[in-house]
Amino acid sequence: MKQQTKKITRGAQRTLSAFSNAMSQALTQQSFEAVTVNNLCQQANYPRSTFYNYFEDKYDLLNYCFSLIVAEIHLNELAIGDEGQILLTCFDRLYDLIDQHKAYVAKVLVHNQDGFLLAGFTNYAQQVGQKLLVDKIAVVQELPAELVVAHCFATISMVLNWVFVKQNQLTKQDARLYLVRLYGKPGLAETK
Amino acid sequence: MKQQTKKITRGAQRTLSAFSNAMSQALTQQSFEAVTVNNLCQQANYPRSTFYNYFEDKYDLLNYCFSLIVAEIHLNELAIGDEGQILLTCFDRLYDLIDQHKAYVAKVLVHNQDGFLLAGFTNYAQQVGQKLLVDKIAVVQELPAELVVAHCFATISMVLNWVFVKQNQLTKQDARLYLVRLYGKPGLAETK
DNA sequence: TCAATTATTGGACACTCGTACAATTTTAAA
DNA sequence: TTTAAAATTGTACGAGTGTCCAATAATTGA
Repeated sequence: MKQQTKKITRGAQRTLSAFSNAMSQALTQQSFEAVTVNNLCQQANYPRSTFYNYFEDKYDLLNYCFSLIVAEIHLNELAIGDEGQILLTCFDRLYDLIDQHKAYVAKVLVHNQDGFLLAGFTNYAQQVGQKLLVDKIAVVQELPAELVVAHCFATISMVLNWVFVKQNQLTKQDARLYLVRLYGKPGLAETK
Repeated sequence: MKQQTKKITRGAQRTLSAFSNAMSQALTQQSFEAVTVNNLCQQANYPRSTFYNYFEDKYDLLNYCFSLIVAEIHLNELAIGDEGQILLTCFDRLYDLIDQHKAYVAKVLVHNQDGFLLAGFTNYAQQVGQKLLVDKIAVVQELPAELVVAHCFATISMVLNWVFVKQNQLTKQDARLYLVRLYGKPGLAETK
């Protein structure tokens, strides 16, 4: 997004929403790769100039979309805690979020099976998590907090990918079990 | 690569090498994003048509470059073993490989700091590893082998990123220690 | 309210992309 | 060596990209 600094007027908000909706809609009909800026402008009913007024390119818009979604899971309200708590809490919230929008996600995955979108999304979530958690997290072993958070999100991403993209039928309980086993730290209990 | 099936004649080999060299060279001068097919053709002294004869696009060429590099570490010669052995062996080989080409890597990283290249590379390595290891790996806990291998490579990638991209000064021994701690499985010894 | 500042829009530009196809060169077989 | 088949190359095309700038519209403060 080009205008982090400026205040967002009502008109600007309308424009941002129009484009993010256009992207969301476009992704149910074609792969992200196939989406063009022209597409989005047509869908959103704004000229190209306006698009480039707000966004660098379609990746930038995608990131904005991600930010809207990530905002929904309130990572900033995470309690201070140890690795395990944070791992499981983040996982739960992301899992529930995707699960809630199951129908939409299914439509998107028809044209986007390669995991690029989920990778991008969890990468975004990781960056947000990074900032919020690095100072909070209580690391069990002597490791840089940054590395631990990154690994935490990578592992979550892996399990979410296994469940939602590769579509292995798993209950949430089982998914959690996989997560904890993969993560492997002996200190973490395997049940809630 | 478009011509997996056909035999590679000497002429074709010359062309492939010319383009992969062109890519390698281009990456020391600009970001991958900035590299254009025209660039590569100019550098390699071949017409665009020839480029598209051999490759889908620049990503395809990049993958070919990766395949050349990955071939150097002989993943296919990996002994059958448990998770820990495979984790450490793969890590060692990738670490050594990058370390050997330290000077080149440094040049590339000047214009490619975002980790995209390393991510792509380890992703490629993972895919190769996936195929070779899924049937070999002895999984400690009840988890799909596919998931374990993916997690294994993701963790390796994370530490390599920490050392080589984020440029934290670490001895190989320490890097290995980080790897094992991150990976966290209690069964793995922390020393060689 | 009206002017001044700021934002949005339309159009043009130079560029890249990937494809298609005909002309040419290379390769391999007879 | 000659010829038929296959691969390579030149050229042109439609479509997309991102930038720039001037004209137009919208906000805001005086």
